[in-house]
Amino acid sequence: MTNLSATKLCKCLGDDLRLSLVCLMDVQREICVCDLVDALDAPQSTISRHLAQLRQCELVVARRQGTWMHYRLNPELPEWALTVIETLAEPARAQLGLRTPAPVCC
Amino acid sequence: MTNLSATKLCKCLGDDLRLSLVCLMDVQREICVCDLVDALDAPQSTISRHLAQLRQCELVVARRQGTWMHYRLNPELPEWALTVIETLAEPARAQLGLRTPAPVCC
DNA sequence: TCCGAATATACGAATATACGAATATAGGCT
DNA sequence: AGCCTATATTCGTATATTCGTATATTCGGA
Repeated sequence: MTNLSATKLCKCLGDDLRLSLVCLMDVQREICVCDLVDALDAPQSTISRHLAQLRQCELVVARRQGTWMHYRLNPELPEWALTVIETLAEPARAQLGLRTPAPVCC
Repeated sequence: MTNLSATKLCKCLGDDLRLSLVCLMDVQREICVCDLVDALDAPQSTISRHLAQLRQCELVVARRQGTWMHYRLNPELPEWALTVIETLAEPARAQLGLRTPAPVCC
């Protein structure tokens, strides 16, 4: 059970890059940072910074496998949060022009 | 049909005061500014500024009745936006301690 | 233990956002 | 016209957010 609030969730999703990250995690169960960097083209440090923010809000969790980090939505997300994410995913993908990436690495 | 994007919606809802405003409009069909000022206790100028922002994003629409302004959710909101708002409304009300106000004025 | 690859963090600058106080506008009434 | 009430906007300031660059960390393999 996370202590995520509605406002915090929205703040997290209220940024193109973070919303993209969450959308990509919504499709694939797990995705590693290099694939995220590859899919959205933004510098690695920017991606990493936003991932840290999502982690801190407990929206996502990370699993280390060797040098790689695999991210996925926090499985303990309250139901309303999941509903919001799933509702936003489709329009967001269209609006942000997200291609579902074939996992390149890992 | 609005040109609201997923990111913009979240940015609007990613603030305690704006989320409160939207929640109050979700319960009551229409609500006037003085009741909003009364319900959330924030200065009138702050409320008004946030309402302007919600209007500009086309999340809400206003109807003037004499000196009063009545606000309500934009009836042309895309379905996904409505779903998000309705999903958030319950947890947000609890988290933000929103009392459903008996309409005082009007 | 040293190196390279993957990822994270620190730092400073630019920009955005939020707020309170004061002022402006708009409508109803006399 | 003049005044009152409801709401909106402006302005200055404080704070938060974002970004790029540079550097640090962490792990696996030679």
